[in-house]
Amino acid sequence: MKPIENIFSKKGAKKEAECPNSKTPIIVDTREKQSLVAANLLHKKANIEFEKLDIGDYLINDIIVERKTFQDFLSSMINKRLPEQLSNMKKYPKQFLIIEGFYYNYEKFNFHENAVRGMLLSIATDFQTPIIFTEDEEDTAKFLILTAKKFEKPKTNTSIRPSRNSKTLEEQRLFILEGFPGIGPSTAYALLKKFHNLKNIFKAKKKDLSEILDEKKLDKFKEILED
Amino acid sequence: MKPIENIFSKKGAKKEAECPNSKTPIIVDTREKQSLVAANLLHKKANIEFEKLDIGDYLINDIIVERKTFQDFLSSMINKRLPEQLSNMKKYPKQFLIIEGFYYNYEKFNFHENAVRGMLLSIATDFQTPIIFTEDEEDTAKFLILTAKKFEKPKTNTSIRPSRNSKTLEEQRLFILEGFPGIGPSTAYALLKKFHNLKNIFKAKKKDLSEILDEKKLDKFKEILED
DNA sequence: GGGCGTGCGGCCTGA
DNA sequence: TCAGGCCGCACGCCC
Ligand SMILES: [Mg+2]
Ligand SMILES: [Mg+2]
Repeated sequence: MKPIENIFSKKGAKKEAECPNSKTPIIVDTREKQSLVAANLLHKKANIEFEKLDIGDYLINDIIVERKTFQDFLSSMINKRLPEQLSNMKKYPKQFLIIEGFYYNYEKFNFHENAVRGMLLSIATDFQTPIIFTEDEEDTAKFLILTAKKFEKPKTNTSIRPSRNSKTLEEQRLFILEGFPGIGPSTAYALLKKFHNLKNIFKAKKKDLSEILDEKKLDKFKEILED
Repeated sequence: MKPIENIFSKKGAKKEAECPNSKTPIIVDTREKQSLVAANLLHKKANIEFEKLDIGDYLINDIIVERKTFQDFLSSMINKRLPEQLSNMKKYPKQFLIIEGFYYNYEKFNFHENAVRGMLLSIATDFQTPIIFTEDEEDTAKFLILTAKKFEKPKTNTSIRPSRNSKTLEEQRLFILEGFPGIGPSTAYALLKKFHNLKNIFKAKKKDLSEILDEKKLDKFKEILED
C-alpha cells in the first residue's frame, strides 16, 4: 500500500510554489535586507542572494535596479542625490528605477506638480532611465521576480508581429497563414520556408503539407480551403 | 480715454497664459489633431505645429514621444505592434512613451497582471525606453509642454546631464567592446566582469573567451583582432 | 507580454 | 522488442 503522502504527491508538488527563478538569482543589497520587499521575495520562494551593492538595490543578471519609495524619491529630489545614483547605474548595461507607491497628487507633499513632472522628465530624457511604478512592496517583489524569470527561458523564440498592414510581403503572408486555426508563427514560418509563397501552399498536396502540419491541423486547413 | 478692455489689461495679461515654449514647438502628428491632448495644448497657448509623423505622436526638438491610452497600450500588447513602434522610435536620439490613465488593477481588463508587468519590463529593459504615466489628457499636455520648456533655457537647471567626457573608464571600455560585431552591452559587460580590463580580453585565449563568446562571435572577434 | 491548454514525440517501463 | 502510457515541451490561443 502506498504511503499516504504519495496520494497527494502530485497535487502537493503542484501547489507548493516552485522557485520561480532558480537559475537567475536576485541579488539584494544588504541594506535592503530589512525591507518588506525582501520579505516578499522570500515568501514567494524567490532565489535571492544578499550582497553589498555599491550601486543600486537589486542586481538581476546584468540589470541594476534602484528602488525608491515615493517619499524617498521626493527627498532625493531635494538633496540631489538621484542624478548621481542614476549616473552610476549607467555602469551596468541595463538599469531601471522603481518608484513605489506613487501618488498623482504631488501637492499633498508640498511639491509643485511641475517639479515632480520635471524630475520624471529629466530621468526619462536626460538619463534615458526607465521607471517602473509599483503599488507596494509586494508589487515590487513581483516585478523583480518577473525580471529574473525572463532569464530562465533564454529563447523567447517568438513571433514576428502579425499585422494586416505590415510592410514586407513575407509578413503579410505570415499574417494570412496565422489566421488558420492551429497555425501560429512557427508553423507559418515553416510553411513559407518550404513552399516559398502562399499559392504553392494552397495548391500543395496533403502529403507534402503533412511534413509540417499534423493530421488534425491539415484536415482543418483543407476544410477551410476547399470545402 | 482708454478703452474698457485696458482696464483689465494687467490682470488680463497675467491671467492670459503666455506661450510657454515659443522657441521650441511641439510638433503634433496630424492623426492626434482630434485628441483632447491637442485641445489642451492649444488651450494652454503652447506653440504647436501639425505635421505628419511616420513615427510617434509628438516631436519636441530631438525627442520623439509616443502617446498611448491605457486601452491602446493593452491592445498593442495583443497585436504586438508596440515592439516595432518602440524600435522605430530609436531612430531619434531620445524618446519616451506616455501611458495615459494607467490602472493598477489590470485584471479588470481581463489581462493577467504578469502580462502587463512583463510588457512594462520589456519596454524598460529590452528597449530601455522610459515611460511617463499620466492621469489624463491634460496631464499629458502638461508633460509635453514641460518637455518643450526645458529647451527654452538651454543651460540652466538641466546641467545635471551626464556629459560624454565624464564617462567612466568602464563606460569607455564597454563602448569599445560594443564596437565589435555581435557584442552588445550584455556581452561587453560579461567580458569586462571576467577579464577586468581590455588588455586581458585582447590577449585572452580562445578557450577562455569561449565561455562568453559563441564560436561565430569569437571567430569574428579574433579575425578583427588578429588577421 | 505571460498563463494556460493541448497535442506531439521522446522515453521509460514491463512482459 | 515493442506496445502502451507518461511526461515534458513547443506551439497556439486568449486576454
Ligand atoms: Mg534605494
Ligand atoms: Mg499613439
